Amino acid sequence: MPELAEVEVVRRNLVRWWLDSSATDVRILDERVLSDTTPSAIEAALRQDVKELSRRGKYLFAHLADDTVIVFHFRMTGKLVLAGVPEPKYARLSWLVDKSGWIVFKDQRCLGEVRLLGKEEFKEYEPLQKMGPEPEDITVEDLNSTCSKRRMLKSALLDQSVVAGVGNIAISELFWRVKLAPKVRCGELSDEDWESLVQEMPLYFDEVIEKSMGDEIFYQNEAGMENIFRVYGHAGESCPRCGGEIEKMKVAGRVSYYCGSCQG
DNA sequence: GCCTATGTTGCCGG
DNA sequence: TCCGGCAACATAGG
Ligand SMILES: [Zn+2]
Repeated sequence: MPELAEVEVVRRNLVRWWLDSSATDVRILDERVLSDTTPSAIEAALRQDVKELSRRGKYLFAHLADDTVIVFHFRMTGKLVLAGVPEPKYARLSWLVDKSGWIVFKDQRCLGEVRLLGKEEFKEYEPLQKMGPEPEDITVEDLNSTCSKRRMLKSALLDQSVVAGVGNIAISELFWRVKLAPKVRCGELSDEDWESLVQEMPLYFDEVIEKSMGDEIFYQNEAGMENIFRVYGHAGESCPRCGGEIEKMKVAGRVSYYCGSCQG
């Protein structure tokens, strides 16, 4: 569940479930999700009031009353959901907020992480220092200075120091919107391509956020979820723009979906 | 058993 | 040095 859009949806849900509140009960179910911290430190942190919930790229931050910060990263399968019980399937860490219910960090593959940072540590947190601009802030000039001509565009955009929050699904969807071939190199884009890319990135993420929010109160995104994407996961089907066949190909280590007729 | 998976990091060879 | 490819992490589902 973890690209910029999904993390932002979680953040907005947490504003409703958790902001200005604290945990009255904490269950640490699998210590492997804790990075550089201890169960007792996390429990003490969760029992404080949350003053702000922020996001940067694919990272989510809960800012606490004493200015320490809980950092969440969901990797491939992590997510935060609201549940009526503390131990639904794949639950690794759960805390009870009286006004909402159990907030549960679920993570099937257990690659995600929860970390605690002091005020100063947060300011110097290396992944934040290195992270590129958010899609809504990035400019063509930014990309021209960070993307070398020889590099494949997919590889550059997946690099979180170039732009924050882009993942493998967004790649297929953005390349389709801008009509770029999956293996295009940065030096092969026209000025118009770069302008279009910079324009489409925030539009794409806003659209996914909107579609993922719905008006459900609870964040449930499991089986039965329809495919909201235009080309990702649609191999063998028709391109919504030109009717050509959607194909897939491994690029930069991951599968890209694309229309063989109208891209590139 | 096979293959796949919305992420990241580190190693290898060109 | 930069780049692409790939294994690794850990786990389950098809
Ligand atoms: Zn097409």
